[in-house]
Order: sequence, then structure tokens, then C-alpha cells
Amino acid sequence: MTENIKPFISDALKALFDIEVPSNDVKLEITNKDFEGDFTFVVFPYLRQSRKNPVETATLVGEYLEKNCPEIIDSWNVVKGFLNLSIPVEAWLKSVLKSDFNTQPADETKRQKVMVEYSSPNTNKPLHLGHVRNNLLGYSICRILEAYGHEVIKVNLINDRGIHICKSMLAYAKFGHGESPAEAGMKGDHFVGKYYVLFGNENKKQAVELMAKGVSEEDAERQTPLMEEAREWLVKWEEKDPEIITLWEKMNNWVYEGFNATYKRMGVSFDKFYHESETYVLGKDIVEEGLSKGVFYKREDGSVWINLTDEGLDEKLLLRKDGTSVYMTQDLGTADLKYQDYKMNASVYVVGNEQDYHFKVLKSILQKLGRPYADGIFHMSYGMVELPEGKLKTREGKVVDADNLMDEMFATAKERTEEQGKTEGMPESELHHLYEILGLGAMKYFLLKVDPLKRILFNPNESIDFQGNTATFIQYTHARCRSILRNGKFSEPVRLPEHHEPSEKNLLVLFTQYFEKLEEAADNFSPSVIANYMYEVAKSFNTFYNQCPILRANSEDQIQFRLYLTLQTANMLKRCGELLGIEMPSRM
RNA sequence: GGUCUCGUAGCUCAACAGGAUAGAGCAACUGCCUUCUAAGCAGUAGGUUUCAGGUUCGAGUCCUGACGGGAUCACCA
Repeated sequence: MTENIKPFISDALKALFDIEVPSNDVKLEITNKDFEGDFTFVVFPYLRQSRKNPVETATLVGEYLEKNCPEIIDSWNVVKGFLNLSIPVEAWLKSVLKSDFNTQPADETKRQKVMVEYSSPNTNKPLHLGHVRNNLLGYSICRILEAYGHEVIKVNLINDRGIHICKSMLAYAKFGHGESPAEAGMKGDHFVGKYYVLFGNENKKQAVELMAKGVSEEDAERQTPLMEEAREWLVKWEEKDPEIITLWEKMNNWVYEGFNATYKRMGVSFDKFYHESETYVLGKDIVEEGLSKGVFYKREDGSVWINLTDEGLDEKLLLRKDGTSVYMTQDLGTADLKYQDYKMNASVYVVGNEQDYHFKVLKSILQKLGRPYADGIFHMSYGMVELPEGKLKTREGKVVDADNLMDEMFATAKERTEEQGKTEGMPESELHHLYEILGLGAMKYFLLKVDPLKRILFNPNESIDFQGNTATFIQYTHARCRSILRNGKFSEPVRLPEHHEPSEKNLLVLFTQYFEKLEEAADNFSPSVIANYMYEVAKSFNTFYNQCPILRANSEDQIQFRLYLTLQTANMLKRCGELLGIEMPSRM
């Protein structure tokens, strides 16, 4: 819409004041609610050259527009240095009518192949609320990037090896008596998690004994017989000891079964799985390469480092003195592997902000090594989910379990829906689905509406809202629209009725903003942009609904026009919901 | 201590690239269902945007410093 107006403003500035401003550089803003108009042109930056005061300058531009493009500008007014322009409703309606909101707005030059790595769980415990945020952010940003026009590859790098895995294995071997998850009546991931916690508890007991002998707490936890044994198991695992490998596979498969159920319920999915058990050996040849290129250096003890102090970063270890690799080594190798596999333009890592430093270093190293994909690496960092008493900690049992939370959300949704008593006659299976999308929707919206960079405080004692700025509100609005659409019959073509209300125009204006919002969400990796936008749409519809009769409007044109607004609202909410993984019910 | 990050109503969050009188929701209070879904709408109240400087026509937004939270700086992953 602004593209229609900008050239005229550019012309006006040239004709009136001889100021050269390419129309692309003309800044138009959305007019503040309290003033009349749709767009505002701010003249302050041009006063020096116009040699007139703000009001005179703005007025001259307004008069120029009135004379030269009356069909685009309905009316205008000047407040101080602000020129407010009103666009006729016809233009807004035309713009919405000709938009196909299902097209991808990115032009050819902007389209890319993007890999998004997210979820990346450890296979020693079930998923908790922190993982849920990661999964939802990751999945949602994939949908947003796709809708924008990128080709997206969703990747999950599973952390299926390492000392923490050995801990749960060892505890199971010692205390599990060969029990299976089915026998214990547990989901596989919870079952394995039980033994991980058990290891921690048993280890603590042993540590206490050591501490009684005067060992410091820190050392004691590391020196217990159990820890010794876990480390031995890790070595055996790396040597591919058949017994260990068999147990490892068995337990991991239990976990995968559990994860798959949780993923499915959350509605997230992946195109490709990488496993650290396969990638942890990668990266050593990169260390060699870095040494020969002089990017890395070797210390006297044989360990390999990179010095990044000139970038304000630190010195970073890449290979231990015994030649074994560290986290960074493996990530370098995995980055190469991903690129070999997919040759993507950009690689996004959805990982918590506790690893900001790690990813800065990773990117910097790859740039120094001259990797063609290095500049395309982006760490989609997000804040932690915290409880009132602080960070989530599996070992201390301070967690909000993902499966439990979803169960609770389901139960609350069921309760609230029954209270409302509007679902009579719905078959049981539909009701079940309704509770599920209401419960999960509320949870998803709660996590996605917040700017990813900010941390989220979750208070288990206060249940997630179903009122106000929530998914429920949006879902309710959608159901309301569909209900109206069931009662009336919308048919093309849409004609503008003689009279229209501000709330009707407001909806049209909002619809035209969809593509901008989509682009903003994609550029900033921020699903919250979409969440806030759809809330705005739903809110505006409800205002409209309350002041305008739809099916009982005055004329057939008006009925059809209002039905059209209702239909567009429903479609827009559904579309945005898909970007966030939130389903819209047609009844509730 | 170094680096990074955040600080907006009692609480949870908005505010496009610096623009006008900083907006929503929750909680509180007041109205609105004989009418298309009241999980809704309309209204009241609530603010020195942590503080102090600076940049400019204009700062919640940019810069410097202070204070307060969080993260990180491991031959852990």
C-alpha cells in the first residue's frame, strides 16, 4: 500500500523544495491511533532544506498530494511536523481482495536454503518445559521461513552418547533388574530418566561417605566408585564393547519411543536426524587443517588452541593434550558434515542463550578457516524458562515435565469447556481433539508470544491463562467466525456498502499488514511477531463483531461485506496459527 | 574481575528502522446477553520506561557511566 504513495511524496519534495529523495527512501509510518489517518509522513528531517516551519512544510506536501493524486489520498491533516494521510476504504478493500495470502512474499533473490537445527535432546531423560520452548520456537521458525519463501531443512542432532548417558545405563544395570518400560508402566524416556536420577541419588550417598573422610564436596562427587565406573563405561563404549553397545541401543530405543510420542503430541517434526554417536569423532581433521593454515596453534603439552582475543573473545581449546576432542571440535566437524549433505545458504541453531559464547566462537573459527558457509551461521538464541525459584534442574527434580504439563493443559481445557457448556452434541473423539488443541494451544501461545531473547517465568501454581491475550481468545474468535459463517452464506463478489464503520476499515488495514509481519518474523527469527499480530486481528474482529450486526446488517451488500471480513479473519487466524503450530477449532 | 544480555503499570508482556499524549492482558472496580458463540465487548483506575549524563528538531529505543537481575569466561557437553 505504501508503495503507491511514496513516489508522489518523492515528487512533492522535488517539486516544492528541490529535495532529492528516492521514493524507496521515503519513510511512511502507521498513524498513531489518536490521530486521524492511515499513514504519517514526518517532515522534520527536511526542514533545513525546505526553509519553512514544520506546519508549513507538511501543509505544502499535503496540498501537493491533494492536487496530484486525489484518488490515492482521501483526506489529510497536519499536526506539528506530522502529515497524516487517509487512504480511502475502496483502496484498502481492493488491496485485500487482490492479495493471495498463501503466496510466499520473498522475491527470488532473497530465497535461500536454510537448515534449522532444533530440539537436540539428550537421551538420558524426558523433555521438560525448557525443551518445549526450544521445540516450539524451532518448529515455528521453520514454518515461518517456509511461508516466507525459503526452503527449510529441519534437523535434530541427538545427543546420544557421553558420560551422562553412561550414568543412566550404569544405574539401570545395577538397580534395574532387567525391567522394561512396559513392565514398569512408564514411557520409555521417563523410564530411563528414572535411572538417571537414581544414579544421582546413589552417587550422592557415596559422595557423602567420602566427604566424611574429609574430601571436599566438589571432589567427592567426582571420585565416587560409581563415577569411576561410569567413566570406565564411557571408555568401553568408545571401544565398542558389545555388551555396553547392546544395552546402549536398547535404552536409547526406549527413549526414542518416548520422544516420538512427545514430538507427535507437540506437533513438531524433522527431516533429518544426526547422532552425536556418529559425529563426535568428526572435526579432528579440521584441527589438522587449522594448524597447517596457521589459524590454530599447538602448545608445548600438545593441546591445540585458537586465539580469538583480538575479537574480544578468549583462547579456546580445540583438542586436548591426549588428542581427544572437545565439544567445539565435534561441532566444527558436524558443521562441515551438514554442509556436505545439504549445501545450504544458511544454518540456524536453535539453542539456549547459555551457549551464546560457544556459537560466537564456532562461527568465528569457521570464518577464519574460510568455510563458505560460515557467514550463514546464525545462533537463534533464546532465554531460559525459569521457575520462581530459579532454573529448571533435572537432577534436583526441579522440572516441569513436558508430558505432565500437556496432560494438565488438556485437563484444564476440558474443565473450562464443560463449564461453558457449548459443546453439546459433539462426538467424543471431536471433544478429545478440541481439548487437546485448546490445552496445547494455550501452552504454545504462552511460550511463543514472548520475544525469544527474553527469559520466561513459569509459575506452576498459576495455571496458564485461558483468558485475555491467549491462544484460547484467538481460537474462540476463530470459532465465533466459523459459527457465523455457518449461519450465513457468503458469496462473491464483494462490494463496498454505502456506509462503513471504522472497525471494518481497521480489519482491512490489518489484513494488508500480514506480509510485512511475516517478513519481520522471518528476518528477526521471531514467532512472537506473528503471535502479537494474530492477537491484534482477533481483538479487532471482536470489537467489530460487538458493534456491527453481520447477518442482520442493513443491506445485502453490507451483509456480504461483513461476511467477507469474517471469512478473512477466520482464514488469517488459521494461517497464523499454522505458523505457530496452533490449531483453530470451528466450534468450542 | 573480563565479555554478553536484560531492566517498561502490582503481575505477565507490546511499542516496525529514533517520531506525536508509552499500549494490551491478568488482578481491582463499573456497565453490556429476549439479537450472529459473554472463553466476548465498552469503560474507570494504575507510569518520572531502574538512575545520572550525552547525541538532536525529537530518546523506552542510540552513546557513556552507575545500580540491579541473568548468562558465560573449564583439557564439561
